[in-house]
Amino acid sequence: MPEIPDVETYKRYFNKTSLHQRIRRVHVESPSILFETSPQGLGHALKHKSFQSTDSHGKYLFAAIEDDKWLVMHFGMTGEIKYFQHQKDMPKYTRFLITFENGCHLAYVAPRKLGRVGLVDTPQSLITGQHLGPDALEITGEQFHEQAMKRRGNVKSWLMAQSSIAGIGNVYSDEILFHARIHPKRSVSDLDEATVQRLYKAMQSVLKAAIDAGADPDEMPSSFLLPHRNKGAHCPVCGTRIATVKASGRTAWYCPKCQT
DNA sequence: AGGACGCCCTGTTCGC
DNA sequence: TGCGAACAGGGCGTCC
Repeated sequence: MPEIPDVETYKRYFNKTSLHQRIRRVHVESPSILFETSPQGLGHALKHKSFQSTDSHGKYLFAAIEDDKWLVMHFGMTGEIKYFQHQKDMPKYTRFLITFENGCHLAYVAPRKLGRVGLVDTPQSLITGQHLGPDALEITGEQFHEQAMKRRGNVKSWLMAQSSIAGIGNVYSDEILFHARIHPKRSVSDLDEATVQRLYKAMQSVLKAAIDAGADPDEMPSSFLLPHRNKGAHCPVCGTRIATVKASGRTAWYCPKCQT
């Protein structure tokens, strides 16, 4: 689901398709997805402007509107963006549509309407307002260790807590814990320094590899757990049947032999 | 503080 | 085979 690797991939896609083009029209198909703005507000902010640059923090993607605020997009669990030319190629479940002067369109697509689109003064104002922790790719080893010292509860919940570390969700927390060989329900306070260090390194390498793969599970290294997150699958390392356990109301997939 | 739970959403999968 | 229940999970609010 849209976590850091997906958002990074969307950012690159946005940069490739949608920067420095004048916006002709804005259409909000589903106003319920709007965050602190209205269809009129969004239209007013975007019409006849262009996007200058992009930024991201955790699961949020930002696009700078020339001489103005930032468009912010969050993708919930099923959101994506799609650039297309012909009306017939408009994706199903398009909730928000930008039409550029060149006749091409950028669609914000969200089948389950769990994502949000809005306007913010700066990325930082959103980060502050939503109480987001440091981005998982920017958090330093020191910050990571400091959090581990203070944090109570299980390790998977920690990795997924956006106020602690921004950008990791259910899928990649499983992947990171798999590579670090840590059981998802292990208590954070139970991890020694070397294990915290291993977890930090696994977080960085997993996220980077996933970004290199364009967040496409089919393109990821064969050592990844991601393609095996289903019933009856086996561990890509030792062949043991993959197990599940609930953590923070989400299903964690893990290898009962590799992860302790 | 953190976890369990319900809710929002809707397409897909599961189980009887 | 068919239908409703359960599930998928990001984030939020509530309760404990």
